[in-house]
Amino acid sequence: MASLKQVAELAGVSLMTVSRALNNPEKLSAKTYKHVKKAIDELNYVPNFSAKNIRGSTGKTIGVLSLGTATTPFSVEIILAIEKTVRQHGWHSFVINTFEDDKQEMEQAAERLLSYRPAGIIVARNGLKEVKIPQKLRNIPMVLSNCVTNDVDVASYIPNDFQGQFDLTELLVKKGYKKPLCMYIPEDAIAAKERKNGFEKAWFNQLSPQIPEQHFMIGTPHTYENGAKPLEKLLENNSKKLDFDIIVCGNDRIAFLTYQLLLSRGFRIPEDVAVVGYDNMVGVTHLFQPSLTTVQLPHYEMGKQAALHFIEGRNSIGENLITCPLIIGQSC
Amino acid sequence: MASLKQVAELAGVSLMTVSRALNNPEKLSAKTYKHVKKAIDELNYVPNFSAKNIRGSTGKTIGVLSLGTATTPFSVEIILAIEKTVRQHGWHSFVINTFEDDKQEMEQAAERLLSYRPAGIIVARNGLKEVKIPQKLRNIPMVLSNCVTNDVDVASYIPNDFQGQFDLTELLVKKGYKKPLCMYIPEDAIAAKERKNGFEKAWFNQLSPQIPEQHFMIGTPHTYENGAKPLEKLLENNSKKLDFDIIVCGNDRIAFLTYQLLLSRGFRIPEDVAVVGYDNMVGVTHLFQPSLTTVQLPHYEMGKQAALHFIEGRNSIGENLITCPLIIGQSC
DNA sequence: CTGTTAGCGCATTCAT
DNA sequence: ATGAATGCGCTAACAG
Repeated sequence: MASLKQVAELAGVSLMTVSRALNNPEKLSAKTYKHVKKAIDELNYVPNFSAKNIRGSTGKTIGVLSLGTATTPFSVEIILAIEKTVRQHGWHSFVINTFEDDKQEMEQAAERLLSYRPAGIIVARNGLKEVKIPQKLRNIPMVLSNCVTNDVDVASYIPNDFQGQFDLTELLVKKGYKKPLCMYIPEDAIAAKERKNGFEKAWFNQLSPQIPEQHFMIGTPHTYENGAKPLEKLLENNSKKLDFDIIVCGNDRIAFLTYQLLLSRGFRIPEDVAVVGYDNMVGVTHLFQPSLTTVQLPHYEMGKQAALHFIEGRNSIGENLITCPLIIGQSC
Repeated sequence: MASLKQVAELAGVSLMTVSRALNNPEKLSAKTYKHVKKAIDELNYVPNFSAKNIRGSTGKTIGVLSLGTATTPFSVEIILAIEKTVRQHGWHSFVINTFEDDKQEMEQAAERLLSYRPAGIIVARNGLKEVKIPQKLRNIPMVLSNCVTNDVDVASYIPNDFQGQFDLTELLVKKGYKKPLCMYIPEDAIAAKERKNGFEKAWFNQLSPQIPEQHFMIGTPHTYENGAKPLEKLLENNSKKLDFDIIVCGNDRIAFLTYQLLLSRGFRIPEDVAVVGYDNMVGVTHLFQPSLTTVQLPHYEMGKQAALHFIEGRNSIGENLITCPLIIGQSC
């Protein structure tokens, strides 16, 4: 690979002239620029990032600590958004993937992160959760994307789960549904509480008397393989007539299970019972038949805003709630 | 961030002693090592990657050009495997995500890749396909993961789709299925041909006479939203009795559409008709009810082998077929 | 407008 | 066993 020096030699000029041709072309006379440019193209010269970066770390590199991306790959969009955003502003980014439960891995990840001397670090997570920040990272400028922490005072960009569920529920009320069955995600999830509040706030506003007792239920944790179990039990008791007209699923995976369960028992969606989800999983949710009404987790926006936090030099601290847009389908 | 120099000053030794403490501790006396180590810990010193990399590029850094990851995020595993593998061997990697259809982006991606002066480049893709290699990258050592190319002579690590579909089909024959309905992925996909061959080879081996004419069909491209249309048409004509006992889906997304279609028409899986898929999409496939029998795309292994290609200094060229393991569920 | 000097953080080489 | 000198590719600061 060619270096500045080689380009300079080929062009018969000094190092600095080539450097300027690359970074401040306006400081060169038109003809020397043209001359140097020719040499650059001829040698296929590309600046050496490491060499640039070594000098006083210009502060245009962002390190990304990506946690648990493997288990739910729907959050790649966060990473993609970061990369695209920094690129647009002439910054750089690099990603370290790891898993939070492995403490040793976390330590190593922190070291690798620091070895790039980033101006700041974005900690991103596949699903909203509280994260522990490695000790070594606590002195570096940091911002959180799709996670929160108690270890340091930082800004975080997280989904507005309350608003998302609220908007969805308002739609349901407007459409005239009266008897909801809610299968929330596990209680310990941060999003669970917000969404539950969002639902109840929107629902009680209009329909406080009509809430059936069983409207509130909890799905099972982690893999969600048993996410529709509550529904299954209800169907066992009364397999013909449903005691609810709308099933509010804690996420699209629960909705996925719910669809199969309902369809296999001969219920039509939405004629016999409507279904809504949450997440809008890229690559999957658009395959629901009928198309699923759901709420989109703003992965892209969370990544973008986290990146802009550094690029624009924002100094804020605390939670920034990102709107979750409604995705309207045929399932309600 | 502390530098070698600062550590040296704190420890009252020269730069080199600190450098050796990090890279060749055995060359130091036990007591100076201990002394220096203390200073290193005290300052939370982490070596500067750029500074290391600047010197003659030791050749332990791999650049990854990841194509189209956003559209089907199931391939994160490739990236993860690469990162994990290089790390285990003391190498480094960095990833540039881009989209092949944007030619300008590809050029820029190539430049950014080169700016890190990698010892080699892995080109990875979300789905198996032929890729164009940017001109600037054609002189760098390269290996392909889940893609192939005609532009350069390189090694590629791709799924053995023939073997995968062959093994699956053998299982079906063994189980006694007689009348298959195949809904392949679009013909222009490389995998389509291999899988079709795999199916036919395994099926004709045993059951050549009994192949019904309609066993061969093609799904629709890209989003797969219409992937089960052929089945839908068949059901319109004859909605009561099925003329097939096993539906072979080109991938798990088609299988999901098929599930919904069958269940909504009152057919039971696998009692009335069995279903099998292909891909084993991480985070999704395990939610099928009943659990889906499918074939796993070896994303992790493709990434790992591509990384090892450089790490072990393999010199081979051409296609390396990675086994696709059978995932046996309750759907057949 | 262009060139020279110096130094970023580190490891290779050679000395002690 | 430890240190000093040198240079990797590049740019900020100064000189001309």
